Amino acid sequence: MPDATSKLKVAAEAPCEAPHLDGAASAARRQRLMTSPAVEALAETFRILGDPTRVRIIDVLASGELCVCDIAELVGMSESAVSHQLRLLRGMRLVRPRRSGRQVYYTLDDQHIIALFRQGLRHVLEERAGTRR
Amino acid sequence: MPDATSKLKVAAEAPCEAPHLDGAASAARRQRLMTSPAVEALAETFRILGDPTRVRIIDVLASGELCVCDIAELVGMSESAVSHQLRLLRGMRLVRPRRSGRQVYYTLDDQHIIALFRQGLRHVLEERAGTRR
DNA sequence: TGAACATATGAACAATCGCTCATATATTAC
DNA sequence: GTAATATATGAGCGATTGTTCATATGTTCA
Repeated sequence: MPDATSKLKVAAEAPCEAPHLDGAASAARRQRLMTSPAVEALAETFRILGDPTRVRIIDVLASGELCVCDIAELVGMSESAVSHQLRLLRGMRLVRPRRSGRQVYYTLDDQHIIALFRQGLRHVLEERAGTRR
Repeated sequence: MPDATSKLKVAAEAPCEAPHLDGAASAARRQRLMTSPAVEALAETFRILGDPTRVRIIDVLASGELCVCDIAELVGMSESAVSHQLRLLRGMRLVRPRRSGRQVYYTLDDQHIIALFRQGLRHVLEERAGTRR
């Protein structure tokens, strides 16, 4: 059962007086809702992916491991900026570091992310191509 | 060809002096990079999805059309806050409005989004379950 | 040891965010 | 027309963001 909104009365959710869901349909609907922790975690994941620099970092890592300075070069940002972003990505377990001498090599730590990118691009491309309606 | 970083010299990307990609591998890698517009568009999409309120809105719409006041009730936010967020989601063509009398009913405007959510949740769940390493 | 290099991190700052509140628009009923 | 309802939007404000710059940490080589 979701817990963020369940403090509200469960039966009728109707501040507007319209052809509404009846109590049963409404309750059924509430039960399908994601739990608060799931909502937070999902939003957090998308939030981390929602920045061009981080998208670029993940993109360059998609074809394999790279050290920080190469990432910085390829994405066209300072090494400091990249390092800060890598920390966030590490925190979300999206990338994983491997030290070798002075450099630290980063890899994608979850192949789901590549699938996520592809799925996201599918939406983006539909946007630009279609413009139906 | 990507255009944001291509102003930099294309051959060697090595401020650090390490066992590096050679020129050929580096060039090949550069060519696989997403274009800047694609990067921006993808990041923008994820950014819009990266907020708990918007995740909740999409979640409640996943089981079908709802008017604004019902959405507000189900996600536990003010109608004004929800309306502001719906505007963003509309702008990204993630939801679509349909007016019927005084109410405006919203639907998901792209089934890709549901797939994106599922894919995102797959990452999130792996996090919580595994904690390997 | 000390200098040079690669990366990480803290502080600071402008820019952006998501909310609230007040107000505007649109529709319905009278 | 006016009043009431449903939604949309602009202004404003505290909170968060992503960068830069300075500094700290960790590694290699002499």
